[in-house]
Amino acid sequence: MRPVQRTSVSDEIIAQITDLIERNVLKPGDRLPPERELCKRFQVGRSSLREALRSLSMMGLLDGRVGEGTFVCNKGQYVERALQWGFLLDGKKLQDLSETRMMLESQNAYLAAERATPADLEAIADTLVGMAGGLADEGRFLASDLQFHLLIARATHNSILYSLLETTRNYLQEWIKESLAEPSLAGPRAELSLAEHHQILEALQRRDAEAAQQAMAAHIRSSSGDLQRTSRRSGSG
Amino acid sequence: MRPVQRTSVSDEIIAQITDLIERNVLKPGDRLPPERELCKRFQVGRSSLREALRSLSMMGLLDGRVGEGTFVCNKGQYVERALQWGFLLDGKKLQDLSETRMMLESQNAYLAAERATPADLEAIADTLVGMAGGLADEGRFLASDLQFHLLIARATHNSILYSLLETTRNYLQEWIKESLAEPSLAGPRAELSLAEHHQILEALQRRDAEAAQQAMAAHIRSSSGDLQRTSRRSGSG
DNA sequence: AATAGCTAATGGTCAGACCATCGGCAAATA
DNA sequence: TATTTGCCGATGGTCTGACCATTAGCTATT
Repeated sequence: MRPVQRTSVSDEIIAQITDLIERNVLKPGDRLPPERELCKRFQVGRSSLREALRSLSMMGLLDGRVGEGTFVCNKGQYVERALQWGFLLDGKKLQDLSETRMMLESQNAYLAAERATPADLEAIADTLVGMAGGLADEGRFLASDLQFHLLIARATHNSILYSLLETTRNYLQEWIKESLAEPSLAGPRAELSLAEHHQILEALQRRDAEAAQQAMAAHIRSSSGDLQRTSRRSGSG
Repeated sequence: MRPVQRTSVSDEIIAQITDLIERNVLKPGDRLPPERELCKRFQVGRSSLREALRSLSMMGLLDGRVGEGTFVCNKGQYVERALQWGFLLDGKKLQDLSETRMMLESQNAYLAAERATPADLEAIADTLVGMAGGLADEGRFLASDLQFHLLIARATHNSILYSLLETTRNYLQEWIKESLAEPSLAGPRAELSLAEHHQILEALQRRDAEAAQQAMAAHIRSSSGDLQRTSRRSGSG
């Protein structure tokens, strides 16, 4: 004998909707039928339906707007919301996350060196221009920095690795921003990052996977060093 | 002028409860007041309250049990959950998954060699006994195999890496089972796996991170080779 | 043609009810 | 006395119907 399967109504709905999104039957931007309509289709009460929708919204899959409807969102925004509540990340988590990121970034660099198309490389190179132009503009600089890493991840043409890096990066973004906002660090850190990005790009262009991996690892190490120092002061959890 | 701040009731409740948990006012294992009681305290309807509680449950913060109450969960796994969701939404290409798994497994082996405690190593060694005893028992063999990999991941003492590997493994488990169910392959594959596990364990015990990483990589490569061959016939999504 | 006002649709919230399950207690049983 | 059985209250899970605030789109007014 084994425990019987007890599945809640909301979970079932969550599973179904998630599945629809996963199979791309529901695409980002699509509008769901009205709640009352969904109730009839799922044959459930509105409470259960709303608990499911609310959970999915919380995870950033859906977005409900009064008077308009409920829409499928581009994933990835839920992290910001989580951080917005002052959610998580004690020191240990931050360290684990940095470690995970290091692994993802360096491995992605390795794979990108082997697989990047000319278009990929061109796009990556473009971010360096934006970065250089944004040395005095924190927002622009950060955006270009993020783009650089994400484009490399995309150049692996492995959607899972890309997605993982994207999420990891989103979590760390707040701390990275904080670190760069530090006046004493901002200038040197930014210029160093730019130089390191150049080295990485060069390795990618040479198709030297090992070198790209090493350069990326060095880059993350040096930047996460600042990160750790910053986070230590700001008092975690 | 800027958009006015419009905060929903549920979000407010989520923020408050999250805050209580973060400040350790609510400790893991604690029981929350009954829903009807919370309604009176928060001055909200039960729907709104439940939408909040459901979302928190979905994030792994709370756990509701009928007839007993709602409890604060032991582990705050916000980040892990989020990463898993990112995972879920991508087209799960077998090749991408294998690649991701390869990276995670080998990196985990590397870190485990550096960090595993004697207890960790002992637990890992135990799985080899189970595996040897399960050569003729597919279920037991698979369980021990899985345990081996998960224990190594746990030995990294990095909860995020552990969680990622666990998720990856879950996705691949079906294919692995299929592969082992292949009569012509089952015997040789199982014995080879056992031997490779021994090599990995040996490297871990020697604290030889590089060797552990290499041995793990070789192990995954050889086993995923069979996997690819199997999946090619059965048609991968 | 532009604006103001109205209406229906929709998500957000509330209140009350019923159900299934669980824990604990008391009565019945051996 | 020790064990089982049956009951009862508490609790989370679900359903229903209602009302509110906001939005989009239409209509009538200017």
